Amino acid sequence: GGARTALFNYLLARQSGGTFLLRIEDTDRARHDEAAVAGIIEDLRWLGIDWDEGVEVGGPAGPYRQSERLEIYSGYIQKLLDAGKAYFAFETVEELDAMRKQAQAEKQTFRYRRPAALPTADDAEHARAEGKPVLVRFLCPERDVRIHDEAFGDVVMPAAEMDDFVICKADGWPTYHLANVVDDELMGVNYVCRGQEFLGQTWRHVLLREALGLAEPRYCHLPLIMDSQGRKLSKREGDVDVHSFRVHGYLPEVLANFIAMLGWRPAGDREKLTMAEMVESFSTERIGKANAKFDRDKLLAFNTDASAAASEGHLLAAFKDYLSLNPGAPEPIPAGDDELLRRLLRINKGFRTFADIPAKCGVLFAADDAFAYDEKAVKKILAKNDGVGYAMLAELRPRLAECDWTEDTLKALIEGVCAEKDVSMGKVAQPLRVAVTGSTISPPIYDTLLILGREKTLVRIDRCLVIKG
RNA sequence: GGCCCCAUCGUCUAGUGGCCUAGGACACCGGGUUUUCAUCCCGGCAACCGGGGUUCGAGUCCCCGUGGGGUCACCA
Repeated sequence: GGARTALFNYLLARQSGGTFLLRIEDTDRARHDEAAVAGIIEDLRWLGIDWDEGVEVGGPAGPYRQSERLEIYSGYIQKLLDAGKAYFAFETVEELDAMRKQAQAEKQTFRYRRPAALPTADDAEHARAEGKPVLVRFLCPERDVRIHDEAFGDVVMPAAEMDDFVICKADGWPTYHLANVVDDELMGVNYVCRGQEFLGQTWRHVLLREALGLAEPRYCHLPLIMDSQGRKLSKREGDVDVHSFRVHGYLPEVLANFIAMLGWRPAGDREKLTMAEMVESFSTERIGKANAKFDRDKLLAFNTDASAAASEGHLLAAFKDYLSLNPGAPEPIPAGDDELLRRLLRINKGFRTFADIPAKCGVLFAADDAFAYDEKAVKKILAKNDGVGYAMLAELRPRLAECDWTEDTLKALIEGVCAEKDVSMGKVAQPLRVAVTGSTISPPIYDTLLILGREKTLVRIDRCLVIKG
């Protein structure tokens, strides 16, 4: 499942002293994308989720990739076949599609029609020889199935809605349902927590387990997360694109906290929680039933607050992760200079995501002759009123050229000019800001000058004065 | 369409029959602080989907309606 599902499973396991395991369900060999798996694993770790057992960490019930467990599944499928609880089928995808279309045209629910005489292993051989697809279907008992779900309560699936679903595909690989049930048994999974889209399909798992003589796990289905239009988030996962938030400069603990609030909440008004607090207060009883829309604005606000509250050391590590994922965009910030990065973090206090920092400060690291001057800023701050801003620059230029380059001396210089000319701070700082950054938006003026250094500051002022023509 | 599930401010939600003239957070609107932007502070707007029951009393329980979502794959 997605990140939120993983997180809830993690919280559940941690809080109950259980084992959290991560298994890769890659039985669809055609669609499988190994790179995507590596990405998911990395992003899960980034989110602060780790697992006791499973892929990469190993464990007693491995391997933990379903693609490495084919024989196991085949054994179970054979068991079902031998017991007369499953049978072969040979329809092609096209034939099945045609049957579905016809059912639809007749306004009937399509259910696979079980043949009066079930095909035998010999029939399967012949079909194979003729080049027909051979798959295995589960022989579905004709009765209602009751599922007890810890979030939704008791749900009954009427027998009339169920049919003989496929458990083994024509390529020999098991379907999700079969593999999932078998692995949960073999890996000791006794708690299944997943998205609500599976609730209406859980009858398959219940029946399959029963046919195989396996014990029932506890079930807990989660309300879905919808996008801002109210549609299910992303085609398959129905969950949050963790990587994209990471790349856009969000803090992992914030994302984890925020997605946990989608469908769950501790008692009372609290909604800002650390991972440890979530582990402590998590309970399936407080999982909601209504789908939730993903509100990016609120996430942003969470991130802003958390960034303001986080320690510099923590921010530094996260900022480096951000920079490593955004090399050179939009302007290259030297990622190796810890002192500089700390300074950027400090002077950008109040930033919403890390992306705000290069957006505001990137120009400081651009080439002196390449950054753009914002037309409106130049007009308003420099050219207006007979070029009073330009005049201020000309006034400042020689003084800056011989000023000591420290915050105190620069402050004294600029405040001195303010007093001398009897003007407000803005009348001095703004022209300077526009001259050296090209815009009215930058970090505080002294920090801007200090990071640039005297030489670059003067070069930029000169360039600005030249452009004026 | 059949089946399943759901329903409190625009959004995430608190609320488990009286503590609700419905609370918090985000967004929004207004004001303030700040040399710019952002941050920050103060204030405001704003909801129990509709209709029937049950009850002394319903946002809370039941039924119907309406609306939304999910699912009906050789995908997971």
